[in-house]
Amino acid sequence: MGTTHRTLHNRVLAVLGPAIAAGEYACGHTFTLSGLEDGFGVSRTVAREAVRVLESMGLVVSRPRTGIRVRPRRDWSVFDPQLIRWRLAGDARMDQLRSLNELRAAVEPGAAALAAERGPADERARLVVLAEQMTLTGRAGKLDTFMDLDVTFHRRILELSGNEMLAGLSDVVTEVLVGRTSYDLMPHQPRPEALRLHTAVAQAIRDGLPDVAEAAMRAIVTEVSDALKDTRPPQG
Amino acid sequence: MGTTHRTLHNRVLAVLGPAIAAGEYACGHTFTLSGLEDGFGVSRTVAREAVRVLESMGLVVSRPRTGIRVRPRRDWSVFDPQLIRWRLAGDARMDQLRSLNELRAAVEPGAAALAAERGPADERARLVVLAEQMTLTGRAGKLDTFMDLDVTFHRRILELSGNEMLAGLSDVVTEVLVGRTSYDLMPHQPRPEALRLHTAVAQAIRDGLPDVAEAAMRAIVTEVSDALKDTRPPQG
DNA sequence: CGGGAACGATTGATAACACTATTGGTGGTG
DNA sequence: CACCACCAATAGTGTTATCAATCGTTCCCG
Repeated sequence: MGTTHRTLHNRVLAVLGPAIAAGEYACGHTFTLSGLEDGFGVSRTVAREAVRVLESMGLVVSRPRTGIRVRPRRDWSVFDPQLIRWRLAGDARMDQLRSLNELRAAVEPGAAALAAERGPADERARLVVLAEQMTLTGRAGKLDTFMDLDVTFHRRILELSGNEMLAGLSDVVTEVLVGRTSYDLMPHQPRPEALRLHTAVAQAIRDGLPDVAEAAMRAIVTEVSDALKDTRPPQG
Repeated sequence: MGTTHRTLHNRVLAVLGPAIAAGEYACGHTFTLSGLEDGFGVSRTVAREAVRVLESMGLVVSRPRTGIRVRPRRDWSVFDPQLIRWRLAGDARMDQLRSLNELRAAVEPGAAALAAERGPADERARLVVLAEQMTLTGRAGKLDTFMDLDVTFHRRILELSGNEMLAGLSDVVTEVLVGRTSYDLMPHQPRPEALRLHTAVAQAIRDGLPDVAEAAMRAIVTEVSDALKDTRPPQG
């Protein structure tokens, strides 16, 4: 658990947040502060602080006389890291992973292009080294170290993009890659084609070729999407 | 102002948030609750609720004996809508707009592909109508209605992608398009090439051609990036 | 039957206080 | 002189009590 349960209101959030995120309380359901006080055995102040956080995430809205009302999903701040964690922890884990993976697939080609355009030269060169290490550990079938390398590879590209928002997605990508491995959605040995493509991306970025980097990265993410599609239930 | 200043802690946030977001308080700067109480003339409870929200956005961390410390920018939840609004309202407006535009450029081609794959047929068809209207109003030089149409066009594609996270970016796209127009970064008459490309995207999505839609959308966003690049100061 | 005034439930805000974690100093000791 | 244990000051954390503001509901009057 990365989340610090140091404070009481965080412990309330750790229960209430996942419950709402999982849809246990339908849109429109209302809580009352006194209900939360009694339910969690905390004081009004603590209950309110928890509500304030939920409110800032767009999960609920608090109004006098009405109470604390669960908002429709489309109003949620789906990029909030805490909300993402809550959903990854719940039953909707696979759905959240698929959403994140699609987002990642959409974003990474563009990020690779930007990295090739404006990343610092030395950092760009180090990507090639990383890709080589990936090839070695991949061929050796060391899946756990391979995953670590894979994570840093993709993280670093997002960071090299020089765009704070793309860089802000690096946790998302990490979550997807780790989740994918821990759910056995990875082949026991990375496909040679995938290894080759990672090297191609790294070299294109190093050589400052945005279009090539973008195309190669797109090849990577579409391959992954196809792999995930197989695990998808027939009726989505 | 969209933000409801209905509550007192929101009014505190409306001052404190933008100030921190603008970098007026460097990373590492610490506040104290009593300082906030005095500075804003509010009770401790209100100050604490404001801090809780800032904390959930990753802007600050609150610890006993240390106070409320401003965190480094890389820890901020840069996708938080409130934070985005604060930065758009401040001096860094142009930087934020550029970040958002790059994000948008990275995301929209992929979103267009997904929309072509799985959007409902009737909705997909309506995109073509929208594109036609854009062409008409664009040629007529009605810039304000054109912007509205442009906004709904791009919003709807993100929503048609069937991915909640991509759909969650529609406000971002709106912000970018509106900001672009209000800052006179648009030509007085939309370029014919841009109009043609919008129609191409719409038709490809309607016809269920992901790759074509993606390529056409990529052409749109790169054109915009080039246009913005010209307005960029020489030394970034 | 419609509009508006009164009611009451519920959040919003303040104050005062006890508790606790953290830190930094201080003094003793090897 | 360096290091460790202890202590005290400091700020956040949590509780309780009380009043104010808000707003959906209800009920009465025209």
